[in-house]
This record gives sequence, C-alpha cells and structure tokens, in this order.
Amino acid sequence: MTTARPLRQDAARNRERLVLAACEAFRRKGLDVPLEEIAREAGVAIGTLYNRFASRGELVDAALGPLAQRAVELAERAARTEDPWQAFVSLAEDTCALFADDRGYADVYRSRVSGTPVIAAAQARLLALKATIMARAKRAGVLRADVEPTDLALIIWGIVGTMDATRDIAPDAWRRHLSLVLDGLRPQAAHPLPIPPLTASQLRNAAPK
Amino acid sequence: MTTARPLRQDAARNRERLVLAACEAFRRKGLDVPLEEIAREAGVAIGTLYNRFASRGELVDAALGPLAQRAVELAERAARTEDPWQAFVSLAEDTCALFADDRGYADVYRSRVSGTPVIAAAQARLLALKATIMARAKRAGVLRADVEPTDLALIIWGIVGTMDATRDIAPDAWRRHLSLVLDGLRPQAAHPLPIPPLTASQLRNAAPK
DNA sequence: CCGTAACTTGAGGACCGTTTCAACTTTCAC
DNA sequence: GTGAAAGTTGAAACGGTCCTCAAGTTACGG
Repeated sequence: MTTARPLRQDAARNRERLVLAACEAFRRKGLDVPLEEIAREAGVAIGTLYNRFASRGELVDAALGPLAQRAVELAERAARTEDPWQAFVSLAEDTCALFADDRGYADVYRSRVSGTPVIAAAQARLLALKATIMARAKRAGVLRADVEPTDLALIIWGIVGTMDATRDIAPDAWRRHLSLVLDGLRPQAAHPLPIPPLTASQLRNAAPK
Repeated sequence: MTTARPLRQDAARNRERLVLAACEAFRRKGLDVPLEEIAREAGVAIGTLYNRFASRGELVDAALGPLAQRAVELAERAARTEDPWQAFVSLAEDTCALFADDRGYADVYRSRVSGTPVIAAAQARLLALKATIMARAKRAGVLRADVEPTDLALIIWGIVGTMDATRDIAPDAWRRHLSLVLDGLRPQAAHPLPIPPLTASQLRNAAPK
C-alpha cells in the first residue's frame, strides 16, 4: 500500500466535484452514462476526469463505494435482528431498496465492473452476512432448507432486472414482487426443486448480457 | 392491406438468407447484434438488408415472428391442460424455455421493439391466454387469489433477466429459479402483499433500462 | 435478345463515446 | 517572487454502428 502524495488543492476540489457528479449521474442513469457528461456536470474537462480516474471502474468505486458500505451496514443490522425470518426479509428488502434508489448500484450488482476494490470488498462482506443470516433462518425452520445463498442472489438479480422496467412507472413495484418471491422461500411453500443450486463459483462467473 | 407484388427471384432468396441469418444472430447474441454482421452472415451487402427491411424492427418481426407463434401454440396447449396448476406451470415454463433458448426473443419480451406487427399480435394473444389460465387456476384454488397477470409478467421479466447472467454458465438455472418463485404463488404460501398489483396499462408502459 | 425496372453494392457521411496528448495554466515550496 | 512540478484543457484520432445513395448489376417480360 503506497502512501499517495496528497493532491494539489485544485485537483482535490476537482476530484470531489467529479465524484459528486458521478454519484448523481450513475444514480439516475446507470453505469453506462457517458463520462463526458459526468465531466461536464462537474464543470471540468474530460481530460481532467481521465487524469484522476484511469478507468470507469475507478470512478465507480469512488462514487459508489460509500453506498456499498451502507449496504454492508444495513446487512449487519439485519443480522442483529432477533427474529430470523425478519432478519432475512430485512436483508433482502434493504438491499433491494438501495438498488431501487440507485440505478448505478443496481448495475454494479450485475455487471461486475473491474477495478473496484472497495466495492468488491463490500460485496464479499455482504456475501458472508447473507450466508450467516440464511443459515440462521434455516436452523430456525423459517426458511426452506433447500435454498442456498446463490438462490437468493439469483432472485435478487431478477428483481433488480424488473426495477429497470418499473422504476419510472411504479417505483415500488419491486416490493410486491419481492414479497411474492419471498413467500416461495418459506418452508410451508416448499416443493421439490428440479435441479441443484448454482455453486458459488458458477455465480461468481455469472456475467450479464 | 396492400398486396405486395412478388419479389424478384434473387431478391426473395436474399431476403430468405437475411431472415435466416437474423434468426441465428438474434438467438445467439440478442437483438442488439449489429445489422452489418447479419448481412455479412447472409452473404449480402448491408445495403441489401436495408432495402428489404426498413428498420431493425421489421427484421426482428420477420425473424422472430415464428417463434412468437410457437409461444402462442404452447400457451394454447397449456390452456388445454386439465390440471389447472399444471396448466399454469406449463405456461410459465414453456415461455421461459423459449426465452432461455433465444436471447433475441428474450430481448423482445423486454424491449418492445417497434415495428413488429406479427410479434405484437402474438403477445396480445399470449396476454389473453395468460389471463384465462390464471383465472382458472385461481377458481380451482391452486393459485393464490391475490396475484394478477401483471405479477406473472414481472416474475418472468425477472427470470429472463437472470437468464442473461446464467445462460453461458448454467443454462438450466432458470428452472430452479422459476420453481422457487412458483412456490410463492401457491395459496399455502400466501402472505399479505404490501402494495397492489401493477395495472395492465402500467405494465404496457414499462420500459427497460 | 433487348430494354427497363428491380435489385445489389459498398464506400462514405453522420453520430457517439472513448482515450490521448501537446500546449497551456496553476499551485506551492523555497 | 519564481521556477519546476502538478494539473487542466479540448481538439483530434479512433473505433463502432447506423443509414444513404449513386453507380453498377441482374432478372424477366415482351
């Protein structure tokens, strides 16, 4: 870990502006937003953006890292919830709520942008929390025994997909969708599943599009 | 309905080749595949493609129309299934299987390409069949009473989204996902839903991205 | 076999987003 | 202050896809 020399005052200010603009742009338009637009919004030339952030990924990391942190905090809070089912539901709901709020963060969840160390770290932590919470719920008999964390990943992936479609029209539609789907994860609902769950490594290699 | 004069022999042959190439390309790479690539694959210049198909939509309609027809047939067969729950499950499974097979058709389901009369007609028919099948299942008490066709649309939308991620890695993953989700639609699983269903018109206006 | 209408061709213009870089400007340590 | 290092700038090169159109080719009725 090399200690980076501090940025010059004006450069630091520009960096700050860029991150802010990126935050806003990613949130509203997703990760595909043109970098030129972010630079313009930040009141800075495109070259400056490239000066500070070598790749889109670095900018994403800087802009959305805090949100990923927030996701971890929420998951930790969920893990502390007494009722195991409620803990599980909170995990899913809180995560989805963040995705619903921020198109960029939703894209991160799916697209695996490269060059995002802080986000990657947060994702890893989330994975662990998810496993813990699901294990507890299963042990308590409130979550069907045959679902794995990878199943939840797929389910949330799917719900995030519907958000893209409904965000402008019915921003809360995902809540109904999620409730419906969660009902399928209760033990009373359980019917045999046709195939085994995705392995963690399969999920890791899952790529969109 | 103007009776189009028949194409010249060579033109008809080229058209055929284009449709075939488009079928293949859409299936494998989705609707965003460059038209140039389709033309190349068809052994024809790009200008010829534009000669025959004024827009991407027209080509999509020609290439994927038959698949949409097939979807309707499958849905009609599902509607004829005696067991109301099985009918419902077949509807969902058969539809999803088509999407899993054909990235392009999956894209059609989400993106509402314009200029696709035959596909649009098929979709309308599918909508009606879905309503019928779901109504029957509800009447039989095998489908929870508080789900609407728009809910199924959202659910399938979501599953189609996960297909994009898993197609190359675990082409059947959607079967497990769907089973899980369908379990949430059974009456035994029902817990109160937080918000009302999407209206049909809301769904119609739903746009991706 | 011919003439014409139908068709094909592919280079090129338009647009868009990315990325680079040489010339210019600003900061800051001394 | 001053000069070197740090930073900014935006035009331009680039790669990709869309779409057009003038020139050339082909089919087919007579």
